[in-house]
Amino acid sequence: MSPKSSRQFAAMRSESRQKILESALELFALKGYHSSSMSAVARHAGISKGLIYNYFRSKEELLFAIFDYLLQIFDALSPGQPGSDPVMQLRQMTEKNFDMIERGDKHYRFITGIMTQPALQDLVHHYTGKVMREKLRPFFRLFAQLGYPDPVQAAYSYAAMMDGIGLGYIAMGDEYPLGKMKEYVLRTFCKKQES
Amino acid sequence: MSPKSSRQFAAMRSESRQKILESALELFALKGYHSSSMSAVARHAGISKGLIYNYFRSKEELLFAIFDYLLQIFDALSPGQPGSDPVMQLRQMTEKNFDMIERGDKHYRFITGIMTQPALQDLVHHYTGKVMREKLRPFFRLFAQLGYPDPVQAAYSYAAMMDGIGLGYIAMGDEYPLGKMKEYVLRTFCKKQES
Amino acid sequence: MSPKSSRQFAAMRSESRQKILESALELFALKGYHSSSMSAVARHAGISKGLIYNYFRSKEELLFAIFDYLLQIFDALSPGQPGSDPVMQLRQMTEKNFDMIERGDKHYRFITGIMTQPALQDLVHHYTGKVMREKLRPFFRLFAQLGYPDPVQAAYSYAAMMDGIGLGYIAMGDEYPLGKMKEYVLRTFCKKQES
Amino acid sequence: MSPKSSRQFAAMRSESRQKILESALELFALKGYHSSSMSAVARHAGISKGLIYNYFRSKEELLFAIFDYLLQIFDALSPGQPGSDPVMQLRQMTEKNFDMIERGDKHYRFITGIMTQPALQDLVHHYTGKVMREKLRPFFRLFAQLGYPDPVQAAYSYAAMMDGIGLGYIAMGDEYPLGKMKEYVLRTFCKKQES
DNA sequence: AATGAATGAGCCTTCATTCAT
DNA sequence: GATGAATGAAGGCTCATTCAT
Repeated sequence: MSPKSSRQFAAMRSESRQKILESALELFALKGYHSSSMSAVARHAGISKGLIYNYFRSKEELLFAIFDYLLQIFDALSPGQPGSDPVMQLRQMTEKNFDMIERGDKHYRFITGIMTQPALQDLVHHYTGKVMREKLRPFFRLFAQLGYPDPVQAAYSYAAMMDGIGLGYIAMGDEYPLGKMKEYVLRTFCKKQES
Repeated sequence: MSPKSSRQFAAMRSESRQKILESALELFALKGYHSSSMSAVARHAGISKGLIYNYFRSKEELLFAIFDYLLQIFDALSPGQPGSDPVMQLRQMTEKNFDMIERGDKHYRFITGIMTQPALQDLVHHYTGKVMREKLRPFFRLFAQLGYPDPVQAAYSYAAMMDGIGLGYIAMGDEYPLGKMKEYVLRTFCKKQES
Repeated sequence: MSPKSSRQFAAMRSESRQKILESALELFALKGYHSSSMSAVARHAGISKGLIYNYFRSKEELLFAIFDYLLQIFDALSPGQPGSDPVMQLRQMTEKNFDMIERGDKHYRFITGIMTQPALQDLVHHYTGKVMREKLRPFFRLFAQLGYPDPVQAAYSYAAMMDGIGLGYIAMGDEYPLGKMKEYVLRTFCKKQES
Repeated sequence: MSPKSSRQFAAMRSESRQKILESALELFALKGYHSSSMSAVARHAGISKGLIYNYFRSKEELLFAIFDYLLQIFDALSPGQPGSDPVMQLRQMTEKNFDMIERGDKHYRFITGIMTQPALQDLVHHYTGKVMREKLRPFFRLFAQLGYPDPVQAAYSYAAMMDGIGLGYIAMGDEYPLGKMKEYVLRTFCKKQES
């Protein structure tokens, strides 16, 4: 009677949509938005070109959907064990961040690649702002716990430092003193504040 | 100032070439490389499409030439009065840098926009490295003069902080606490180091 | 009424088939054949895309089926009361026709829209001929009853005039003197012929 | 000095534009607007696809330009010898019109094919109105000269009749009594009106 | 040196059609 | 009968590049 259970359809849809999102995220991160054709996205996802348009109205909307997806991912990324020592948490998150920079993590590259494109800036401004705030949020609490007199300022400084290091690494490659910078960040930011 | 000038300036004697370079730099900074067609570059420069190809073999080579041009500009940009107080110099350069960030300076936007494009990274890696080193160079000396134990490290940190702030401002717009960040940078980096 | 009915109605027993035909007729009339996608037809009919292909092998065959359907409709449209005054009948049919023109009747628009499409003309020529003859038929009798010496000629002239008026109204919109044309037609064609 | 005289360029432009207009008019008339791809237009004109966009911003604008072109053509088509006998003029124009109908004249087919397309009607309404008025204009004078009490009404009726005959011929093909209709029109409209 | 008409590959997108369930 | 996910050919349009002058 029922031609194909609606649950089946929902599952198919969900799976395909997910596959497209992840493939596109990866490809955009790897080649950039403008250099990744919809055909290439389809090929990379192992599906047909037309199917993408079953889920996303346009390349732009696909881009937005990826941002939404990223925000979910970041949300789910718990900032270390909330209960544990804040110094430890901060150090762990810093280590992880440096690891992402060094590995050329796709989420990281995706955002940097999109956000700095003048042609896209206005379109994604809404999302990049959200992403930045999302990334910043856990650090407000952490720097407060560490006794920083102005934890918001500290969080912004920490984030700027991390982003700048990422940019430097992109610009200079292995010539960039990533190891020394990590030590510097750990030494400068990841400690209790006194007085 | 530098020995390479004569050779390079020779390559650019032509007024048209110069005009194309500047127009393209401006347009690429404003709209991005991929969103600026060669026609648009020609229009913006007030010359014909074909003329560009008299001076540059391709869009890519035009891009490279702009980087060469930028390096000369940066070269010519003397870092304040070399003789004066290093603290003063550093403060002045910091102020100028923040000003560029806030104004969306075209040289700044150009480099950020190109360098973070995955599809272009490999192509321009050679140049971005040079640019970074060029930007870094005066700070080695300055931080040494300020008595920093590891002036190279300090220069990298300072540069990373500045770049990160620029990125943050791009991402969040006027929501970003640019003023507080400037104070922070001035307070943290632009002072004599003791003991 | 007509002997072919039983066979043709049998082919259309299914409620879905009927719904598709009517929806497609309406949509084709409203948006045109080429601008109405099969998806749009399905949506407009409230059924699934695939179901259309259960009843019609292709978009073209759907078009043909609509013509068949139209012919049935026209067949069922009795030309006024056959017994009554022929002048009255002709006047009534003329009024009705002008009403259809003014309202942009869907049957009318459908046929005009399809028939004048060069790409479709060869395909539907068979049907448009039938439709024309069908529309013409009652007028042969009427003009004969009115005493026209050449009722066939009169019917063709009347039909041409009506079709031309319809076209004029399409081309010029409300600027077209529809009212005056109606009076003209009533005055010129809808009267007894003497001598 | 001058790279290519601007007059040369103007000539090239004019020639190409003209070639495209005529080819597109012919193709649209032959295959219909929606069934003629821009590639096909280019092929038919013997030029490259991209060149069309050097002269027309879009397929739609090409369509509009064709209408403008048609209006020029119609304007240049003088309605017989203005000085001669009005009956003669009307007969000549009628003969010519029937000839166009029978030959499937491209100007005629183009307009009919476009004007009755629901998807295009709104777009070209402005032009079809103009075309109709342009076609109508000479007949106002002629029917006045023939002594018709309401020459405007007569012109509209004549035009409607001619258009309806054209439509009938399209619908029924050679089965349509074109010859008899011509005689009818000549007999009915192309004569002096008395009393 | 300079022009801009001309080319054609490639992009985003649409849509008739198929098919597993 | 019925569904809608999936396909891929084809369409409109852009743009880096070439070339005759």
